[in-house]
Amino acid sequence: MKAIRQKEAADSISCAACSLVNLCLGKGLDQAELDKLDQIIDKKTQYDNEEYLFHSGETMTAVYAVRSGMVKTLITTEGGAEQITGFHLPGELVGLDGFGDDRHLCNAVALGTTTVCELKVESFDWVCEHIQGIRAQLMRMIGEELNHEQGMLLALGQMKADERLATLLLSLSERYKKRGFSALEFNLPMPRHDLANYLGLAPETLSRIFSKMHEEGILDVSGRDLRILDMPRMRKLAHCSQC
Amino acid sequence: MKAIRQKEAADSISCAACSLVNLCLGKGLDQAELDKLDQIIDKKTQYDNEEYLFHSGETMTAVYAVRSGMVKTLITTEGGAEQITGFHLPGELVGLDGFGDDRHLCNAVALGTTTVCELKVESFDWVCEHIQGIRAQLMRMIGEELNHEQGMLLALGQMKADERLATLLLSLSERYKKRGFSALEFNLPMPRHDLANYLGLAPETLSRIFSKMHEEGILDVSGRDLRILDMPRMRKLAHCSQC
DNA sequence: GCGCGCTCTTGACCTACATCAAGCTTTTTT
DNA sequence: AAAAAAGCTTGATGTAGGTCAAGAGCGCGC
Repeated sequence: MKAIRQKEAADSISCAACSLVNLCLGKGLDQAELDKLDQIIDKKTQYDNEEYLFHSGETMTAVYAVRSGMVKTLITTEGGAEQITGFHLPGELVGLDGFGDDRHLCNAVALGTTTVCELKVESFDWVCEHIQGIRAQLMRMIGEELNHEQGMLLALGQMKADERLATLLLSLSERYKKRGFSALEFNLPMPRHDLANYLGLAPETLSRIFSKMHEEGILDVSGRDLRILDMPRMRKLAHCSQC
Repeated sequence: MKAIRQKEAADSISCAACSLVNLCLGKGLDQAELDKLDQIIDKKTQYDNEEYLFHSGETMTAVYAVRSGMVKTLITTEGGAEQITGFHLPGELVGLDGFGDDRHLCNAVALGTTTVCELKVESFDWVCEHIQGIRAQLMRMIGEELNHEQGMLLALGQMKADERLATLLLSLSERYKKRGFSALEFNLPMPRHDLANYLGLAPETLSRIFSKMHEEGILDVSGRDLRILDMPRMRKLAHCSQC
């Protein structure tokens, strides 16, 4: 089957050798701790574009760390409405929502070809008990996730459409930069539709704002390729001097 | 000083004897574990209405479990905009956002006279390492918090004003019920202004929706006292058959 | 190479909600 | 108890952004 073939483990790279180690669960670990983590992690399962890592309602089996590509998480209502709740970059965790009652509330979907490392729930508690460094880093990552979602609540609750987009672009810019990519020039792996949904806007509105930012010389847009031309103005729009 | 007087510890009740134990960190613990938790928790610090538990930017010193009353958390922008990110009922945790970088991102403010139990950060890691039951319950509570925030993203991103209010009222109803209070009749400890802010609406809009729900026989409203008259319709509004 | 189906953009119009403004009710202060 | 200040509701009006509709660009299979 297609799905099964795709999920064959790719060649393993140890956490110690992984370029993302300082953004991921392995941050701050000594060699012995990293070795233990390596033994427990299932590395680099690959997913195609739009392929699901897990669905809402499924029993949680693992926590996922994005290795390459991107993962979006989304929730739905009975009415068929859908809200994208996050875009997850390499080094970020996906699936923590399942801890609430052992079932995932959200769906996780690959955006473009994506590889992830899995930490099985069976191992999770053992790791938390025995590896202090991972426990600490996990709490840090959970805190960041909570902070990020609160920032989105602020965006959706209080900001205008252009401010919301600026907030998202700055967040992506910053996160790409941390990963060694350009903070000013990057590619969006998701369609406008997804961006608009994430920002609580209609795709048409989002498109108009892209155009407006382009006219005003804040942003170069060519399809999904972006270049931020005027960072100060972008920051001003997002009401965020530090980010 | 006033603030200091208020923060004198009230009479201690053990976690084992606390009526909230099955909603709080102590859920599922055996007697020995509960005893340890008791030794570590600082019990029942009291706050007045509008008094801050902590401010944004302050170093995290503890995680707080609401014991009585209510706590709202909110974040602000440079521009002075403010978004309430949560209303926290007895048994719920406040302050997890501080794990991101040891500083709180949000502010936590008492709504009405409120008492909280504190678990100091210095003790936190020890507890997580040595008391499996607390570690498990903590992860459960974190998962619930993440789920709840994702639900709010859905509300703010996709729902109409009346649907957002219905969602909030059902959430409160359910949570009061879990605490042994009526699911249909309860009192809101916060002003309309706060509710509106939380829902991303103007206070005037919120007021109009309360009036409309009243006219339609869905809700009895008298100031901050509410009674849900037509639960099925309320659920329908919230697009949420289970909640 | 050509047609088909996406994705994205732009325009015209409309509506849900914000804003502004006034009065009313409840609480707090003196 | 009176006065002042909050909090809440209701009405009138304005607007940001949604919806509907029509292309335009672009990749893809045949």
